[in-house]
Amino acid sequence: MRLRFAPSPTGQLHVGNARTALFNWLMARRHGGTFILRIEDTDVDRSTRESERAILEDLRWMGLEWNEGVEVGGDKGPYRQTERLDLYRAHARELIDQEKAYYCFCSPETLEADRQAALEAGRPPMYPGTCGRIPASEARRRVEAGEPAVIRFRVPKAGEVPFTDLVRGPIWFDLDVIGDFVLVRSGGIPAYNFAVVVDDKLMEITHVIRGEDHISNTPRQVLLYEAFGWKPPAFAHVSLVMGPDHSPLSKRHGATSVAEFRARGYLPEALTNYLALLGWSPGDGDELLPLDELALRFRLEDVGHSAGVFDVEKLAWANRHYLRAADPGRLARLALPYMEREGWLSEPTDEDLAYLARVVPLAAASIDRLDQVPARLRFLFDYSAERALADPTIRAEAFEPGARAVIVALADELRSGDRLRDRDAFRAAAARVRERTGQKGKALFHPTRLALTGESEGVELDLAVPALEAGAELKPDSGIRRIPGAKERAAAFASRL
RNA sequence: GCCGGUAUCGUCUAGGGGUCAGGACACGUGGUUCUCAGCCACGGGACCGGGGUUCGAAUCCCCGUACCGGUACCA
Repeated sequence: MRLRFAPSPTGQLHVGNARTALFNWLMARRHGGTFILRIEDTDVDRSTRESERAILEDLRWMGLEWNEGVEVGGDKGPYRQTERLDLYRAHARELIDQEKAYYCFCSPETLEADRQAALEAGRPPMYPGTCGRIPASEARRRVEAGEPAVIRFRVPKAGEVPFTDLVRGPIWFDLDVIGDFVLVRSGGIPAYNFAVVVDDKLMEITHVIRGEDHISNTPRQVLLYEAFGWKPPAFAHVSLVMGPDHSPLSKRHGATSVAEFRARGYLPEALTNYLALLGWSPGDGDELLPLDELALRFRLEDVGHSAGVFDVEKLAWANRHYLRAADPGRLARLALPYMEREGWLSEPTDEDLAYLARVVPLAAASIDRLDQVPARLRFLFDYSAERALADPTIRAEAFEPGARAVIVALADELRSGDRLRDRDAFRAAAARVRERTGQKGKALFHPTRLALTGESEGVELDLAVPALEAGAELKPDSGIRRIPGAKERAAAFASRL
């Protein structure tokens, strides 16, 4: 079984295309097949190497490695269409020689006029076949004389083209709605329908899984397979991805590309998991399935027929799940850029990284995305009693007599004691404050939170306090901005009451 | 216009001639004796419309409607 993903390098990898790539990859994985990456860059005006590079990077980030194709090679290459021009030329010649295709000299203006006329007459607009009646010898003369021409396929005049779609079942198209379409453009660059057929055949693709926008291209391609005497691959068309308003997902809906989701701090396993669930279901209730588990269960028959609305909330849910399951060291590494952006650290030492690996998971337990790490960890790296008390709400809470007593007692308690290095030490200190003030529960902990973190909500104090104490003990060569300890914080806060 | 595809809670879906139409995300309420998140419990919420076939239709058939795609020298 050989499958391929064949993006056009004309922009970022869209989540809809990423999903198509994923389905191809899963299918190959499931059946021990080969996954091939081909670049369809025949739109030379819009294709760029930069886009190609970005798409490859996104695919790798998602974990969708390919066995054959661009950058990895293989014996069915080259894998970039603009490097296969001679192949298309030879195959076009073959069809010309058999008069299954012909040169067309019609000007774009004539074509457009015909199209309009057909539209107004209520007929399907399609090429009338004018140049198909030019004798081959004359056509050849004109081409050799340098007259610009495209090569068109001579579509049989009557009948129908049936094909079986692996997700939708049998589909038919009447031939009388298909005009003689262009195989090779006047510049010698092949048109999509021709290039795909030649490539899929030569690369021995057995299953074509692609977006449903290609469903009406399929009969044209089947016709070409027949003209060459080739057996068509199996086709499977998956539905498109929509925005919340049920229109095609676009920038105005927010993030649409894999790169954007990565930049916001979604984990690749969350994206692939979510994308697989969009239009596919394992049947039982299981939904949280990492990539290899998906590969074990994926079946084309279980792919839905209808378009799916991209739901960021559900993606976030999956991301939260994987964020909590992720390795601490990996989390720290991934969160680094967001914290560097805040100016909290630079050139971290090994000790710093170990500290971050301890602290980032605390944040990861309650956020949707990695770009929310700074907000969650600000209490560590950017504590300021003065700024906290400038907030009217916090100020009011801190000045409430009971709260104020707690904070003053806390500062006093911490002045002479040891660092609160673990949960028990913190709880013991809190218990002593409780005894001195008679405050307990919320009345005890909330003021404590205010004084020690400068915030009214955040990480559990049991964890936050030991974390900040550990931060205060980082060595002088640390790349992390200095973190004040609990004693210091309580004193600073209390002195302003 | 023509051709093709699609239609179950707001969203993703399971199911499919007789079911209390199930699950997940989101939402609401309560609990978890600091907060947010999480977790637990409970709750509201769907078979596009109209005909037909049938004892019985969400399920099968027909006709509509809506949405999506195509109708390119773009893929």
